[in-house]
Amino acid sequence: MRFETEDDFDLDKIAGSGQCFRWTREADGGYRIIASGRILHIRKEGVNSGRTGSGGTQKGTYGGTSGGRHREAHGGTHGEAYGGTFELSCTEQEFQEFWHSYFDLDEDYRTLRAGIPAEDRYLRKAAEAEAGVRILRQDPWETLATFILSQRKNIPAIRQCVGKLCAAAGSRISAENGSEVYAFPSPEQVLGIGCPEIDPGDSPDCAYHLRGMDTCSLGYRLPYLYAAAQWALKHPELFIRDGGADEASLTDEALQAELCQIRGVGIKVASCTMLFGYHRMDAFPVDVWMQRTLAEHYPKGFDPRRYSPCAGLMQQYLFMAAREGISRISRCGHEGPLRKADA
DNA sequence: ACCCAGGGCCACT
DNA sequence: AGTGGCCATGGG
Repeated sequence: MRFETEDDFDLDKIAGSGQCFRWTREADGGYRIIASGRILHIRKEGVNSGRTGSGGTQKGTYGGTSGGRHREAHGGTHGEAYGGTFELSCTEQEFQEFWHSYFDLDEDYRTLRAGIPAEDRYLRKAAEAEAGVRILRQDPWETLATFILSQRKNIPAIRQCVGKLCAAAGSRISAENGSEVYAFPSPEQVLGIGCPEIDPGDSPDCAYHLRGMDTCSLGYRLPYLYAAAQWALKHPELFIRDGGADEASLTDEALQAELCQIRGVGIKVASCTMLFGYHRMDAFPVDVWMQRTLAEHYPKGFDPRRYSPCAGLMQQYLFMAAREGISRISRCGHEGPLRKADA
């Protein structure tokens, strides 16, 4: 099927946003998305496959300006952050039942951006540069588990780690032209990998290896993942889909406190889980990138409550702006990591 | 070989 | 209640 929107919707931006790790770019310029045991191919109409001929729209164009400035020129060559027509591999029914919600299409992101107060010049600029990203409504368990294993990994490493875990423990969804596709493992499936007699509480030093089994590069996070799986089985009411008897009755603070009970889950992982898995739009994850950019641009402090009820989206704009140049153009001279400045 | 990564735990103050 | 070392692993 296909659908059309005029709202912010940029596949490249979402794919590189650091909230989802199972989007893979395809040769036709679209993406294959694996989520909640489903596969979707989505492609924007009018986008040429692969590289575009003439000016080379994305790769390598860092316009000779020293230092790689933000490209201005919306209106520009392919500045289609603002909507378009998309071609999806699913049926109309499946779109209405699942993907419409997954992409959070009932929310109007242009309006949310327009609501940013003009006094906050930097945030406005970041939001404009990163327009097109959306906060996906992902599965709570998949999100929780993914962000547990994300700690102290960069985004490409997270992608690889998640892929290994799915292949090792997830159910096979289908096979497309020779390559198998696996769903994210359920809590039960996670508990099924490795030797059941390993008790993460006892000997942490030998819990990282599973007698010749592939540990999926989990490292010290493996016991954390076990603990989360056990916790999820004990609290099924917090993982009910689509409302229900549920986490909706919990305040953000209460939900965060619940999640932080899990060994290996602290404020940051809980915040990511809440924002990307429970769609708590005020959750405000702060990682090293956010620390850096907040210190640089908001020396007097940044109060997320000012942006309620969508502080988390503002966080996303700031996070992505801070990482400008990492995923797009790997080489342009982003100034090195600034340390605790001294001279 | 080096430094760093969408951190959190635990033992220290 | 704050801070620092440490954890396992892979990408640039």
